[in-house]
Amino acid sequence: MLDKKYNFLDKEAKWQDYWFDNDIYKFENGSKKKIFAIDTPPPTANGKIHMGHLSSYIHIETIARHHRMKGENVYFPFGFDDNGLPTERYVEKIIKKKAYELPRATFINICLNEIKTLEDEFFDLYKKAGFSCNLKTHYSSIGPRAQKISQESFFDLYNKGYIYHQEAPALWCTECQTACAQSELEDKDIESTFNYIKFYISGTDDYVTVATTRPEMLCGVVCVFINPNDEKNKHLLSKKLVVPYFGYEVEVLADELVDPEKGSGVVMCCTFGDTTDKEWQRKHNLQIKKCFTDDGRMTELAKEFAGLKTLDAREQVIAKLKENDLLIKQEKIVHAVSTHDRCGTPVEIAVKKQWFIDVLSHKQELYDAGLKLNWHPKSMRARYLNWVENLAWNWCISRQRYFGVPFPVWYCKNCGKVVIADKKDLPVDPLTSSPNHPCECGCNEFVPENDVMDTWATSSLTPQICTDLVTGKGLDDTMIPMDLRPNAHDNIRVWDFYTITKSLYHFNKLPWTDLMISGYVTSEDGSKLAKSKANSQNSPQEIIKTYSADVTRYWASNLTLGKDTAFSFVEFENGKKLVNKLWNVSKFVLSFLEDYTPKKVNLEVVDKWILEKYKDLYTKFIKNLDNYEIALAINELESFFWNFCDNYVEIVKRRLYNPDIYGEEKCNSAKYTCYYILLGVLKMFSIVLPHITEEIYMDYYAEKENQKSIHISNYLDLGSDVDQSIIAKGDKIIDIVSQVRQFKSVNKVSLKTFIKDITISSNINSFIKEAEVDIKAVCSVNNIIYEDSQDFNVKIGELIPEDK
RNA sequence: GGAAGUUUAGCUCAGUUGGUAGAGCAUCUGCCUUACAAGCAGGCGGUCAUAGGUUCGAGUCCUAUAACUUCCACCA
Repeated sequence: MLDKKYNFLDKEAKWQDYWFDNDIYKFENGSKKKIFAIDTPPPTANGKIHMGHLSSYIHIETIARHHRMKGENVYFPFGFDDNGLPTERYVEKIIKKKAYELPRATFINICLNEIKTLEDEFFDLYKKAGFSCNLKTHYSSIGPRAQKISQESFFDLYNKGYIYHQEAPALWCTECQTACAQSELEDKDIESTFNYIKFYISGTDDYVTVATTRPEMLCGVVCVFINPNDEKNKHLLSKKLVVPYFGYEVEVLADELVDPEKGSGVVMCCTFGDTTDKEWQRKHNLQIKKCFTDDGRMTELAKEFAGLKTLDAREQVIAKLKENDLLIKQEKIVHAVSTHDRCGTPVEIAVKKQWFIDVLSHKQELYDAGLKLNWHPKSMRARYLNWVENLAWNWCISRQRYFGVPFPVWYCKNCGKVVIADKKDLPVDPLTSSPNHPCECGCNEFVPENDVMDTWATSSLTPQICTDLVTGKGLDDTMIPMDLRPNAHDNIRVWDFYTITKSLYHFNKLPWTDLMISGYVTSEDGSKLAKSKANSQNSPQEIIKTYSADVTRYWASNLTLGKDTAFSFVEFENGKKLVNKLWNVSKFVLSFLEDYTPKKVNLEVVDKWILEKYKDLYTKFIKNLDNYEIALAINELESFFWNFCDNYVEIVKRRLYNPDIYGEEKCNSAKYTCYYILLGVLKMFSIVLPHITEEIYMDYYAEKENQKSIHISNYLDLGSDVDQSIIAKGDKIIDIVSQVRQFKSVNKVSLKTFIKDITISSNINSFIKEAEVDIKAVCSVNNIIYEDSQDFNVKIGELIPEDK
């Protein structure tokens, strides 16, 4: 017997423990069932999770449950992306110290401790949200298994020639003091000043005007560019220009990239002020001048300004220019500047030896891979293709940081040759171990590689890391392609792109067949939810505690795939009503089925009608979910369910209450139908509302159906041969009932007020007559008169006053 | 500058292959109906952003325009 009221706080915790303790969602390794493998996004261990993350996970989770209910062997692994810069920054904020201020090992230990705390919190939240991933065997991207696979990946790609080690310009963050990748850039509008500066033509009193936002870089000018077709500046080509204040001379060169209309049409080029400078340096083989140190201070080149932070140097250089009458004018502008997404600092370009994965020479393959994948929604494919088309940098995978996977690399002290660890020895830490053989040159002394890998170098291997959790084979492709990669749209150019790259390079395979891309949840005013802004009121923990996991999941299931949606509590209210209704109708229906065992009987037409509608719904429901259309599937299920409650149950409850009046057979027909419709509906709802459906199922159905959880019981398939004519004719009966209700409502009387008679004109009178008992009962009509007619019409007779 | 998305009731959004505009919320009117007042029945409410085009017929297909959002490029 179900309780009078459903207490979600007790019940949800109870079932979460039950599922966990009984391994309900276990992946059946070795089973013959069709596998559905999900490349679950590992949350980053760098702060609080917010409703946006949660909604995205709920989508994944719902799809996982759907496939499990279809009888598939669902591989829904779980892990944390806890290595790398995000974690380091998080920890630096907590300990209020920079990583380099501590001994390397000490800092790493603090990181390990902090992620443990964070991960326990995540773990708890996932359990409370009713997630059906395998919480018992999760991976960690800093753990030894992931380290081994990352190093195996490095080893394989190095041997295949995809990875190279080179002194080359790389994007550099002076705040984090590490190289970073193109995908880590974020545009930010920054206020700046355009300075128009005099460059004197050598040996004359004439000057040309050069506009720059970065006058501090005057110390590192290598040449000046004009457009080859720029008539007004063409005469400069043979001349030399004097760099203002610093006084040295530079050549004037021509390049198509110069916009003659912008500023004065004359551009100063430094290595490296921005990406165009980098392009020019390579193309014209320009001298490399280093203006900045790694922490963003001026070098000796800047003479008296050496040691100053760039912004301070800028101010002082401008002052000197003014003093020497070299500054013509200044203009305030706002321009977009590339910043590091982890810290917001404008990135510089620095030349250092870095490890790169070559992506630029494989653009076409990477582009084609995007075409072969199934993107849900389809429009998200364009983002990927757009990104690949615009790639400008090879993927720099080395980071001058600490908390990451080390490169399995040493350098020979004598000849400088790169020595890679043996595959069988992986994972290794070059800082604490040495190669087990001397260098080819005979030298036995080595310098370890200090850098660690970019966090994406590991997380791009999640399909392989997940596969390894099952096979234990390390870098292995037995489960690849997986079926589904789910993530939000911000990760397309990062995680998706890198994962595709690695899978192609390692195995020449796509990592998965489908992608499901969720949108963002924005604040109620439309602004982006940020981890930093998460407050206790809208934290997932609080919301789940207030509204229940089921209702929170219901809210998320209503979000359209790929689309950003403003957070709103409205859907929470609807979810509460749905859960309440589910409870009440189950309580009611099951109260008639206590000692019932379903037996085939001659069905009444209204019962046939709802059963056909169920079959119709079922087909659509499966199809929508197979296409990741969760909201559509649930909406249709809901409207079926409310129809079931408000029309079907309302009609048959007279038969259920009064077998003595209507006969055992008619009563059994209703029981049979109620038994299966409720069972089928519970199973469909179970993918979104796993707790309440489990509570009802376990209370009544589990024993009869011989199952230990609704979640592994498979959907109820009553057949796909839908008889549309019964549905259409049955809908007419509902129409009659509805018209009678309207009549009573307009006349402001209670629905149980009796009516003397109604006259039905239709061409399906024989069908309607079969439901006469039900219609009379639900409408409180004493008599029904039939007239044959092609037009459907209902005429309602006199009301019988209640006091009679 | 390139690309994508959005624009439908007061609000939040559905609308699959073209065939009489849908839901929830809000609002209004009623109803204690042997599960549910956290309920039920019903009413009001829309030139489907704008302008053209294809079609017997367009919210849906085509073209242009506008507004908003996002991604990318630019960053001298």
